[in-house]
Amino acid sequence: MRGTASVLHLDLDAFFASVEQRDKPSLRGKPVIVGGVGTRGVVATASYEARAFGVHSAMSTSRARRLAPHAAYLTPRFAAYRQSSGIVMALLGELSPLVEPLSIDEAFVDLAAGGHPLDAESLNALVSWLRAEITRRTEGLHASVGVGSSKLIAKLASEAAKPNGSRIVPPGEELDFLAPLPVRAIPGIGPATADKLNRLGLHTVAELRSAREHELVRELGHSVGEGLHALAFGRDDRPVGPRGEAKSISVEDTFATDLTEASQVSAVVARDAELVAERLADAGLFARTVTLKVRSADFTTISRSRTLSGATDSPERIAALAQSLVSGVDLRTGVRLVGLGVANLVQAAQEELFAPADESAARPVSVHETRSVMPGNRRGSELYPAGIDVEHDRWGRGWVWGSGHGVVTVRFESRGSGVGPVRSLSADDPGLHRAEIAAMAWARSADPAGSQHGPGWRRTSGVAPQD
DNA sequence: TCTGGGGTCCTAGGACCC
DNA sequence: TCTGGGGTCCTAGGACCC
Repeated sequence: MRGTASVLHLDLDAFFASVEQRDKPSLRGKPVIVGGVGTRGVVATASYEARAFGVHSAMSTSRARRLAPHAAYLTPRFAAYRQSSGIVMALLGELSPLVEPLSIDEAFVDLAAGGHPLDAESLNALVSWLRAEITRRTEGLHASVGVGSSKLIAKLASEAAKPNGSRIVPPGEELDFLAPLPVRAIPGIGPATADKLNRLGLHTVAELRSAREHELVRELGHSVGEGLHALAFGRDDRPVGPRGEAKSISVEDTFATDLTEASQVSAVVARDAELVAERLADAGLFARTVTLKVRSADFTTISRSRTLSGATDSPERIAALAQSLVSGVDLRTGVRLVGLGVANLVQAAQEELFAPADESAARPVSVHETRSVMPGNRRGSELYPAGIDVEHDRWGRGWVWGSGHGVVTVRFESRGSGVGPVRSLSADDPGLHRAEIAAMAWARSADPAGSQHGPGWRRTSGVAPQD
């Protein structure tokens, strides 16, 4: 814990859903749900209008449809989210050389390293400017911001500020701020740990403080027990710093209907090996460990892994290893999910001199075979999933409202257009195409002059962003 | 309520080595 | 010949995060 409130945490409100509402004028003010739209999908983000119906992240889409049948259900457009995320992260980089992105929509910023004055008045001005600047540069997104003397306090402060607000916890007030929060609010305490604590009669952070450290360690293990005891008293010295190198790369697919044939599993594994190998190659990395993950119809999940003495990025080698792992798994109950991952990543290949002979070679797989086991939310509406951007030679830009039975329904509107009309078109209408995400003024701008227009909080000491 | 996909970290047991 | 302990790596599973 620092003596000053110099850690800032920023969180974009209902991020995926907000991007959709920004880019689809007819959805503004309406319930919007972004996630897997298939029968086995889950909600990634619900707009605040959808949350009013009880819909929330991680809920199954089928349940969401019962709660909010008239909401818009959209497939994620990650390219659009990355575009806006990039604008926000770049702005944070102007505030401090120490920025730690936690995910696509969240980051910590070390304000001390940015040389900012940290008195209450200056912090308020900085946070107000930052939030307004985010809305301006992203053309309408909102962020919640928390500031405190540690990562824990900053994160919980931004949580308390949601939506579209800010909260600064002054130094000295940390313990009072934490005391009434439920233990579940502490990052790292999930459902399982919260249950254990509740059974011990510990429901709030204040109650957690009454537990002895060795009791928490006995119940929760060394790492969680000690960490939790410290956090309950606001003790948190974790530095803000950039993320390290990736430690694993993985791909997984849940199928619309369970697979029952080993050949189907093999086909998926072969395709996944190519995807993983491609991402390894893009990152210039090589892997020593290959892990296969199989989830059965009854949701029991197993993993099988194997570590090589050398490292590889060869799709054939990864596929062969994965196939050898498949052969050791009982597939008879039906396979709901197949995943393939690599770990023990290194910068240089160091292939083994002799590959073991007991691995079955990767079986060649026909395109037809792979298609038949494509994940559920891509069948039927494979070309035009709900929510994606399209362009029509005659009607202009729009987005897919729904599709099926050879018909695509499109609303022809875009970010700046106002609410546009809906038209149903044939899926093979020659004038209809998928479109790239729309450009954004700030992302295009080579010289972000806006960063020069800060208010009176300008940095007072020399740590400048990269320029 | 029938439960995604991409990650990280921790634990525990066994192998192996010194 | 028998026994012990510590460190490291691997594997499997689980909790957690967004």
